[in-house]
Amino acid sequence: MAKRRADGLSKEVIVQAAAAILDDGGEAALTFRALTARLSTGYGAIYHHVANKSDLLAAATDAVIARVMADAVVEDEPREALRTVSLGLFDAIDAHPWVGAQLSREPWRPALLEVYERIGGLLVALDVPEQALFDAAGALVNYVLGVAGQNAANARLLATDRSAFLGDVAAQWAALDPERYPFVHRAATQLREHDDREQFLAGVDIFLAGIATLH
Amino acid sequence: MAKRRADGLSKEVIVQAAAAILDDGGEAALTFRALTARLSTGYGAIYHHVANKSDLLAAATDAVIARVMADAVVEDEPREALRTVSLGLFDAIDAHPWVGAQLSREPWRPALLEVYERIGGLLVALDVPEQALFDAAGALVNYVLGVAGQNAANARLLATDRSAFLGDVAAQWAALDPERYPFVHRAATQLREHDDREQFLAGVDIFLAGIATLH
DNA sequence: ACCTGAACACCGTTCAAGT
DNA sequence: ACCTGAACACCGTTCAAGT
Repeated sequence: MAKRRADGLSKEVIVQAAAAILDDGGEAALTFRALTARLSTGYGAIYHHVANKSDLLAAATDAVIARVMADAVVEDEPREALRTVSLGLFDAIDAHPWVGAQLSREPWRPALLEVYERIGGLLVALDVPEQALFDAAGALVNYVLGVAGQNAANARLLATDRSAFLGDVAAQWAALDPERYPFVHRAATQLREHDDREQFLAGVDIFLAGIATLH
Repeated sequence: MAKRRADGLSKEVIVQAAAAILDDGGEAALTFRALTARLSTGYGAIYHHVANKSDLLAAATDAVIARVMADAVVEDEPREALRTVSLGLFDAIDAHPWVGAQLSREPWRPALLEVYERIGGLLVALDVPEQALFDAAGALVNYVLGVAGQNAANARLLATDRSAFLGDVAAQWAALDPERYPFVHRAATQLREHDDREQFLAGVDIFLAGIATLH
């Protein structure tokens, strides 16, 4: 009765539409009703290509990560390459916050294979000894995904007015009793000015410095 | 008509009941219907003490983190104390996986104040220089919460049969083309045997080693 | 094989009414 | 002030029926 799609549906078309909805309105906006409306189709058509909502989210996440890894330029210097790959993941998750949430829910996605391979290979190039290699790779990947996810959640929370929100938190921190909370009290100033991306990179550098001591 | 509670309700009672439901059945199990049943009350009674479901989850999370920090014994040696606090958080999030998910959704919780204060103070005791102090604290807290959250998601996924699942993933990894995926191919053996808790601690140690180079 | 859309079994949240 | 529970506006998912 209603206008029907001329072209056939495919999992890829559905996944791209889902990603667009997620980017526009966040996780809450992705409903099968919104998806059928956007694709001018019915529920069954979608379920014919996708097992369920969880499968859809997973596929959309894989697509984003796969693109990041494909786009990441290869550099010679392993330390610099590690920073570049890390930043690429950080920025992608910042741009698509739902990816961060999804990865912290389902950490064993095929897309992460590429991430492990790249980062592991670069650690090998850094001469990390065999017995520490897998711990180092696991820790670094976890750091990158964990911090990027946290940052993305943050960014979403602060989307409306970042500086006002951080200003509030900083004011609360500054108002704390300096006897009881000396560190947080001092940190209040830094909080207002700090750059998430720079702090992320600083963390990567600390990590790489720690890895360098493993020889 | 139905049996009514003899004692009055309070936010604390509600939060504890919510935590118990979350521990028993995971995030999907926490519904207002399950909560009213457990507390022998109505929806309005709960909404009288709690703003909404998000508020409830946040309060339950704060309660768990607050207890970890209260229980964590103070040690003299700062490096050892940092490991102890980190492990305490890791174990708590492992025991209450929903805490990890919640913290990655709302990272600015009051309970984290204690975490930052403790970890920041210990970094000061380690003579981390002023200008690197806040980056180091932020990175370490993020690492701990990020990895613990990932691990908890994992644990939930693997709840039914951990070794079978890891065995499957390891088999898939081992079956990969060693030319295309040399690192992951090699990592397959390690994956089957690795201990999440030990790998987490290894990451903390790498971090602390990196921080030691900041002098 | 692929698609449609009414229907089902859930949700969180509200609110008039009770004590 | 505190509590009750029917009702509302949503969900994801199913499935008989269509092409």
